Amino acid sequence: MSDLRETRLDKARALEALGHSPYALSFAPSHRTAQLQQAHADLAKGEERAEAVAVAGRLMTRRVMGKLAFFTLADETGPIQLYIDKASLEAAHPHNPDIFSQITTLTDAGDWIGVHGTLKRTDRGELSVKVSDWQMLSKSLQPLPDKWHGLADVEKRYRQRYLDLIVSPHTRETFRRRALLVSTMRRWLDERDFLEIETPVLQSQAGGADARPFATHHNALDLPLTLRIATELHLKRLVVGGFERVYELGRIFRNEGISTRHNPEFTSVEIYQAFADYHDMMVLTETLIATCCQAVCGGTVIEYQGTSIDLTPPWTRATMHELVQRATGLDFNAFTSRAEAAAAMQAVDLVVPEAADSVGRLLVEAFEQRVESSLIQPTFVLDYPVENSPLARTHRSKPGLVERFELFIVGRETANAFSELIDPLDQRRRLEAQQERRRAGDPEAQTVDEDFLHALEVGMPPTGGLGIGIDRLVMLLTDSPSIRDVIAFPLLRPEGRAEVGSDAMG
RNA sequence: GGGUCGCUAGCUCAGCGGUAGAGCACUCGGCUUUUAACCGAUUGGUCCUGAGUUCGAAUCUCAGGCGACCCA
Repeated sequence: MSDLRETRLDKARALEALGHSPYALSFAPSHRTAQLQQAHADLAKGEERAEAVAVAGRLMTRRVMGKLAFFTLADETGPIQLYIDKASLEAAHPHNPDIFSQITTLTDAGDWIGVHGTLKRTDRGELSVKVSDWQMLSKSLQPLPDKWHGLADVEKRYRQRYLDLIVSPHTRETFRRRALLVSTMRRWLDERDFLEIETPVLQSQAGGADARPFATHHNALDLPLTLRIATELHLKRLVVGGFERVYELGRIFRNEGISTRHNPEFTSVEIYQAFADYHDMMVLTETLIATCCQAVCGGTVIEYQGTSIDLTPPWTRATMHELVQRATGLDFNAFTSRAEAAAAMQAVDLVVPEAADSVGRLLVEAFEQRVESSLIQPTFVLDYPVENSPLARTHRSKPGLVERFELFIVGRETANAFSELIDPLDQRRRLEAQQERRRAGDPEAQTVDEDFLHALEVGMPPTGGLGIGIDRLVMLLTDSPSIRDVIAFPLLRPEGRAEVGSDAMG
């Protein structure tokens, strides 16, 4: 039984009885509140200004004292106070002597209302709209969260994001910054002749990354399909088709665990530039991210969870071998067998997983265990083992490695790029090796995409490719500790409630 | 997958084996310069769910649900 809701419904009915719908069709504001605050900053305390204005927004607080009331009305740009004086409101409505008690008793915090009035700065210095008329725009039937604790329940903040947005300016700011980052990135790419082309989300063969896909089904074709785990293989087909600079900024789906850094659906941008290599992509990466940071944060030195991060280019470049050697003393170039590498790792207390079946995979293990989390300032980690990078070109001078970098910031992988593998025969061998691992039981190993290989045989120019995790970048630029803070509606388990599913139906 | 913590009124929380509590919100009364308005009165509960221990469970135990954080 919800008394609060019933009380508010009674007020909605009372409005209807007075001939006013609790759900208006429209309203025409003359200003946004921030405009008024700015335009009348010069109005002195206690002064009035006879300019007629109309504002609309959500009622946030109400303070009624006898024959005078102060409400706070907030629109998207911020709050403004309403000054509601019984005598002058009644004077404006000679045929409705109840208008003051109507506005004070039929409204609640949370209602959307529109008001007409003039401007007044109160004796206490608060710019206010002195109300001459009001209209209910939308009656709220549910109470707002606690007016000064806000939404402390983290779960509710994610499940009912609309409440979080109403009461948390910081949350609103996070999503504004996210939108600004994305639009800045698109503009930057568009200005440099990169073409955004949408590639399929539904695919019969998910490829382009080591990840498990979501499975779905197309009824009319009776066709099993998966959601994409990357945009890579289709964007490369577009490069084969002659688009020399392409990108796609969009949603990726990976059927994996949930953590403060992982959401099953997330946003990436993949960028491909013909005739470029991974060195070019490093410059592109640091320039692009620094540009976005400047736009979103107003500078390239920012604070993340109490640590100063300097995103001013150029950023540190170091090979994975160098970094691992610096952190562990182990020179992986010197190892000639897995057994030798494994023994050396155990000697310095590194874990040696069964699945890491080569010197290269052990190198990556050592990197993840001892280096990754220490890369706080932006760092390009270069030259990965060929086994882990089936779509990257073999290194021009270092056997067993590929021309690949990953970008780490605050210990998190934030971007990944290659000199792309364009040799169709080498690509076939690499994908077949992946397929072999898959048969051996690795569910994340890639498959052989024959049409992609055919496209490479038609001929792909030398190309640099780059992927950036947008969510992690937004986390960085909004000082957010969890990916859920930067995704408006993160995936959560459905809330437990009375089952009305197939069981109950028998 | 493992560990730790949490779940009590609409919101924020206290209570930790002996009658279910506070502040705010809501309702009513008062109040023409408030902005966490104030003063007074009232109302409001599946203490996450289930089982167990006990004379007695919000409290202890076990299982489950949901979440947060840490680890893999």
